[in-house]
Amino acid sequence: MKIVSWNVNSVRARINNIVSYIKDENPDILFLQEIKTQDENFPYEDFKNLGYKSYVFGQKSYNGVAIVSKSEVSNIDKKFISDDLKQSRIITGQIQLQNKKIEIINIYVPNGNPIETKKYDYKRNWLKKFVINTKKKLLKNSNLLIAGDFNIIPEEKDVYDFKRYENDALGKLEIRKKFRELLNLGFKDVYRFLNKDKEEYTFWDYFAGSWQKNYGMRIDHFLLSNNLLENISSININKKPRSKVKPSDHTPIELEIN
DNA sequence: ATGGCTGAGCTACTCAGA
Repeated sequence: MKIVSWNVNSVRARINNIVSYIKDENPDILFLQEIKTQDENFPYEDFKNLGYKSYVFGQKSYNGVAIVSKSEVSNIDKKFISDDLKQSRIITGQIQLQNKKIEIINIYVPNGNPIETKKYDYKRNWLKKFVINTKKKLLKNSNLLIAGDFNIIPEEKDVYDFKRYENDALGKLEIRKKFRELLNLGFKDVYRFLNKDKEEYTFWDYFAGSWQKNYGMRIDHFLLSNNLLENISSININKKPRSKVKPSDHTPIELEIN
């Protein structure tokens, strides 16, 4: 089973790229972030024509997440954490993998910049609630898959120039500690688990030729609970979509489990 | 290089992203 996470930076502006990606890569499940649309304007038909069902948690203009899947996803929930600002950033569900019932969690963590503002506090509180509720969920089901745009640079090697980000909401120690806290509940950062020293990125700014210079960062992640590690076949950051015309600034990360 | 793009909403210009 191939599961993909991709911050598409507007599902409607990106639909041609997404359709072309699906035809090339044939994923079973897509976790989309930053769909930037209300539910009623989501391009359900485009996905339906390719054989996918869409589970959408959108909002006007900003944020928004969706799970797009060939098979039915059960127990869809949009209230994994309470969000003070009512932003659409998390959608969860359940899938079956052989004899395991897996809780799947698609997240779009707040950016948090600039620091020392309400935006940063919002990110910190969001992550705090997320860690608490993930811990609770893990007690009920030891098969958890979390993927999405974490807006967290886990380690110094996960960005082209760490010095530029050590006082940024993506790289601050306090934020990286929340990621570490999450792992310590009993998860692996699958990309790093399988690639100890590799330096690949999932995001490159639109400006200043960041893509061409490979000035990027690894902020989109797959976390698997330790109980599911035996099911991993591979993980891959697919850079092709970032090189296309009218790309998202993020590129898909692809997990194969069986 | 604290943004020199890009998108949404809307039709002039802000807000947001990371």
